[in-house]
Amino acid sequence: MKAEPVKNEDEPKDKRLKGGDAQKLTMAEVAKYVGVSAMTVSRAFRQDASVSEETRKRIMEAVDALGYVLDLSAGSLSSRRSGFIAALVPSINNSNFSDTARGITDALEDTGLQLLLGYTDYSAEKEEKLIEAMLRRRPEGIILTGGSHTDRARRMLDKAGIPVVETWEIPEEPINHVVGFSNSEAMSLLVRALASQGYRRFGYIGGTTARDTRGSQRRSGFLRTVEELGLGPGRAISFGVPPISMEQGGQAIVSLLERWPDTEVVLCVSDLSAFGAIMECKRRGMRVPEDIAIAGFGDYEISSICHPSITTINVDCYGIGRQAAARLLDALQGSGETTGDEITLTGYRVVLRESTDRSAQ
Amino acid sequence: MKAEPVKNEDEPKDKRLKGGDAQKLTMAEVAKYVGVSAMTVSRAFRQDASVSEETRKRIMEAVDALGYVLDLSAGSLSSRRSGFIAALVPSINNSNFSDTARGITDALEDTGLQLLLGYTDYSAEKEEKLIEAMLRRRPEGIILTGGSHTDRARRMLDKAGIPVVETWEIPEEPINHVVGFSNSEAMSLLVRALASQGYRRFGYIGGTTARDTRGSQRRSGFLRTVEELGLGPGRAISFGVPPISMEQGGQAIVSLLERWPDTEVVLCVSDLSAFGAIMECKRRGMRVPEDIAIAGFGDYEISSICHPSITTINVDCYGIGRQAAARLLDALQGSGETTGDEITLTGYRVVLRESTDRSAQ
DNA sequence: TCTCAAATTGTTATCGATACCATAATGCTT
DNA sequence: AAGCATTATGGTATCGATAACAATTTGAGA
Repeated sequence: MKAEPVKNEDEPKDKRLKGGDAQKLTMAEVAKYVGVSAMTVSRAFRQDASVSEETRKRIMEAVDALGYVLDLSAGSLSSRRSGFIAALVPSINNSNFSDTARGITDALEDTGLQLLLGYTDYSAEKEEKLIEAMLRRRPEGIILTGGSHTDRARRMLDKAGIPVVETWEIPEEPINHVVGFSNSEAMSLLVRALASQGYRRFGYIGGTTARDTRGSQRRSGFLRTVEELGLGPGRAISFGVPPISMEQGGQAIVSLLERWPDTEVVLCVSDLSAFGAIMECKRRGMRVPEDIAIAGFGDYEISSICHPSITTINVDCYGIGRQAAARLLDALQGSGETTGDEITLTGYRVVLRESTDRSAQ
Repeated sequence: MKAEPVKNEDEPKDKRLKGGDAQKLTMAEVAKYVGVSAMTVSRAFRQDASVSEETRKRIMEAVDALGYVLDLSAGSLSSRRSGFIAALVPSINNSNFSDTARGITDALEDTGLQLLLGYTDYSAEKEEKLIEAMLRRRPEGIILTGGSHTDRARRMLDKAGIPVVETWEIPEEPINHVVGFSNSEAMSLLVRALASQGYRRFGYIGGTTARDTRGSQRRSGFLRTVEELGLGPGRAISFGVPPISMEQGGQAIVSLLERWPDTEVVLCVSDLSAFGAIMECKRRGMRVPEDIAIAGFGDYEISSICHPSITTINVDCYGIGRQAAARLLDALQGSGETTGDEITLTGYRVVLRESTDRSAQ
């Protein structure tokens, strides 16, 4: 029987090219250095634990002197708490969603929870893969965008037994918690607001694919409302795959106006395409809103700055993130008291700006 | 065999408050179910391991049937490989940086490595905290933005003994790897390009704080080059704390033109402030570039779409991310062969557009 | 002074997967 | 047929922290 099957001390060969002394420092070594047990060191790292102030101080000094950094992967294994929250957004380049991500991060500050962020690129398949990758890290909760998931994704989430928050829309079959709003209703509100200003011939830019459910909902909200108001069939144009870029917004409005030249106002699936559309119009010498009025969705920073400023729907992106995280924290700390499956509706409002200013016409 | 595509589990569901049966399923149970050892199941999950195809298939079927999800926190503890790469960016709302984040994520795909993303809000203190939080997860490598770090941050990174990549600039004292470019030189190039078009009276918008080192470098590149070209002292305006928003760009140009009304061309620290400046000018009835030429930095999507389109410096944001990740992967797999501490220079180029079109004047 | 509860610290057994080594089975060579 | 490399699989000891429980000290009240 071999007494020494393990290499006790890894010889500092050229294992690490980098400078630092890369010996692994453990809690036990810190403990020995201070003259306490590892358990006491562990306790010193958590604020609730009972360690005398004097001992904690000595431990922390040692931690500092030795340069010890807590190892959470070990900790989470034994405590069975990963300290992770997972969040999936369609895109991190879209500032609406990165605002939501920021809201989540901010809400998580000082909770000891860390955000694992992934982007699905508007694909349910990619979402499924990401969900699995995330679950392998055993997150304590997960925040999703939208309510459209593959069956396997649903099964995995169900099995995981962790709180789930779906955001940014109201799913038909919520998994668990929801923090969102009706994209269809929001777009409807915008149509009504513009109709009440006297606009009659409405156009729409934005596709209807399974990839972007929120976009589809906005579109259907548009079509339904135009119909309801008796303003004939809405004139809707699809262009490219979601998310529609600024450039595609420009191309789309050209098509739309070629097909229906007498259109008075065009609503876009997002401010980005609205911006592209407006700029294309200006480039072609058309005046906005005098010749054509254009509105967007999402109230991106660009829309208030742009000249003309862009009429839009303001959505509380950051708040969605904060509230989603808050729901999760609640579910985690609330010891199961809170009834799950509640829907938190977030607000939105029409922001009328120059791009649809009727008085200019 | 059940034929029902049920959406809930077939077991009584009032077991826990949440849907799924949340009993923890371990590899050992999967192994028992299949009739092999846990070790074999573990091997079946890695592609390189030697497991007969037949066994692997049986295992994977069992995994599927039982709904087992690998637990990486346990795995990384014993394998001493976390599977994490950490990356810190100043802001996730800035699309330049989110492009970089996307580049990193894409480069990491299929490597089995996962990205831990954090944003520092342009603060070295926040960066220090984040570095510690990240190191607690024992990332195998870390990507930072910029070269300005606190001493403690440097010490922690050194001690961690993992490859570090600093991006987006060329630090004076690189920690390890660098993937970036000289912001000062890039801005200088833009100044020269515009000077060669005949512009003489140059203005600049963008502060010089320690918070945004890239911004400071651009500013000093501007001032230095204007000086070198014998174009008198540059007229530079600071406004607000970094990152300068679109709105602040608008306010800044007003100040600048009040102070130096004869300015011919204004360079901005980023396209965002340039856009804000242009829109403010248009709002005030000034023509761009006829009355005032304006240029930005970063080649955001907005700049090619905007009317007038915005002259800028194109930086390969996405490529910076990809290359940074590639350097890390290289350092990790390269078995220490590669010499560390190399600097990878990324490209940039002047993109002349309408906003500085001299022929329009 | 003694008792009991609270505060503080220590000991031991995990958490769940994987490294490492051993072993069994298979195939190919001479 | 023996020899040996190769492939497939199992057994055991960790990885590093923490939960759970035990032990010790301290202080207040009887």
